Amino acid sequence: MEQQKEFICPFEYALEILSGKWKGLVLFYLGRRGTLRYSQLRRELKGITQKMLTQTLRRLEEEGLIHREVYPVVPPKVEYSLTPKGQSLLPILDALQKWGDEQLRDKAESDL
Amino acid sequence: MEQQKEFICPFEYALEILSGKWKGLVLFYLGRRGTLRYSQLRRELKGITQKMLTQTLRRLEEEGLIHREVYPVVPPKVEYSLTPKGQSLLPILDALQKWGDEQLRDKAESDL
DNA sequence: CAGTATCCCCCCAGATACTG
DNA sequence: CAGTATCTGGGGGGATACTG
Repeated sequence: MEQQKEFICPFEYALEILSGKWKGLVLFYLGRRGTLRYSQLRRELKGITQKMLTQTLRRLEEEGLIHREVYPVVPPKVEYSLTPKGQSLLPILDALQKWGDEQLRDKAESDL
Repeated sequence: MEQQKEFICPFEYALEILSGKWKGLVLFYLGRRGTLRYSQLRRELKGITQKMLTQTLRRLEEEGLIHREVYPVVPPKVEYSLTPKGQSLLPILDALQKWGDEQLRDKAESDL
């Protein structure tokens, strides 16, 4: 069990959730596509290694943002989905995506 | 001049903006307090070193999120403020802060 | 299919000292 | 006051190989 840091500042806590190269993206894709299997996530997140995907999923699970459902079948099947806590972040992630989109558009225009 | 990465995904771009330990916090404080001097930011962001503060400010400036105003006086006076682009991020930062606050409350309750 | 297990590099971040 | 300059480590992140 990883020991959880104690956060006093709610904003720092929120930033910590999205920190790292992949956590935000995993949440984003799970939000848009709903439940996804490990291999589906790996295809979606182009360029991610197995190690990073597993590590990212484990951390998000520890923080209660995603749910991991293991089906005892052969071959193995594991599905990931957002918890209510994870879903409560979705509006913010969408807002971030929109904001990024606008900025990239503006930048593209000014590059003409 | 740092060379800018080319971003295709707007969400990745947005995440990059907030990446690192301090960038989000600097934006957050500048948003809440308005224009701040270097030394004021240093007091506000408890625990930040001069090196990290300067580095963080430079990167935010390069990305067009903050404005740096230098007054040619002795002793030196430098003020930082959000650009329109930086201000457009404020609602999202506030939302993140609210979200973090709710999560920490829930956690505190469940710890009883 | 869904992961572990290693090895390794880079650079973020901190500590400390110095300066116009 | 508002910064540089330098050194250092820790871990984030990648590549590769292996497994129940």
